[in-house]
Amino acid sequence: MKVNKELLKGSTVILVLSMLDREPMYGYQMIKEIEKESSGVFMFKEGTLYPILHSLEAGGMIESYWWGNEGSRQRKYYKITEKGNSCLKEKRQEWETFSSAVDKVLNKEAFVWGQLMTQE
Amino acid sequence: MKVNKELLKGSTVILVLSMLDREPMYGYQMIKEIEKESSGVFMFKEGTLYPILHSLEAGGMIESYWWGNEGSRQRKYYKITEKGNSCLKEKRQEWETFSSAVDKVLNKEAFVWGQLMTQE
DNA sequence: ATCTATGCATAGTATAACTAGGTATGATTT
DNA sequence: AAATCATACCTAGTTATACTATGCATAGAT
Repeated sequence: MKVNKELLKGSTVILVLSMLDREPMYGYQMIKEIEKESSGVFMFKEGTLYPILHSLEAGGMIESYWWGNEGSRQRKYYKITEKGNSCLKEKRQEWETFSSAVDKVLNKEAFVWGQLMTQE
Repeated sequence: MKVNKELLKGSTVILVLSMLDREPMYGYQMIKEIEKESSGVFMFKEGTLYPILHSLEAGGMIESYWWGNEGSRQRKYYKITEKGNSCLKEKRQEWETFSSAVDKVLNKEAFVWGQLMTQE
């Protein structure tokens, strides 16, 4: 199932940082990985990911280096920095706050029902 | 705690529909209610909410009517329509899919640890 | 009488992901 | 060997959506 792409806004950075927190990866690899991990929910476009990687690097959140076996294709790997790691921690908390708040509003009706049933 | 406003993108409509699914409300009231319900996480600006209400009405998702005690202030109430209700159902499913996918990516590390510990 | 909170509305701005295009390499197919 | 396709990186311009800033009006409080 695809989701409204607008839902993705604001959550791409945390997803990128979270993946690089596990292991260094290169851009194209991240696109394929996150699609697989999310069962096709997240299908990052190159025009989305690469600019994000560049801006994260400019902000000191991640670092890049070219790497590849001799004679084979070189890929640009990114790894998370200390700064990126603490940013990730903040963003995890932020996501928790946000998603809980949405759930609270979406489920208020059910919650009220629960109260009514308890009172019976 | 405030969250990145960009996180909100794509989720405002579902929040609005969800509130109107409980009872008819007027714009200003919704702003105050959702701020209270979400413990200050969602602080809709009027410039955000009113255009959304207008567009939802234009799309047949909600209907409006002026109402107020005689001699007292008139307020523009909105109520959800059948069409709005089925749209809400879809969007609930979409939110579930999206937030689960984010959680899956964010918590993959912990999940892997669990696997490793089981293998020991 | 003035001030503040309430209440509706909209034009213009900022932000972030996408579209659409470009370049290049390695592997597979014909 | 040539053609094709998946891989791999990049960016300028577009689009969608929430926000800023502002205007107008009413009701209650000081």
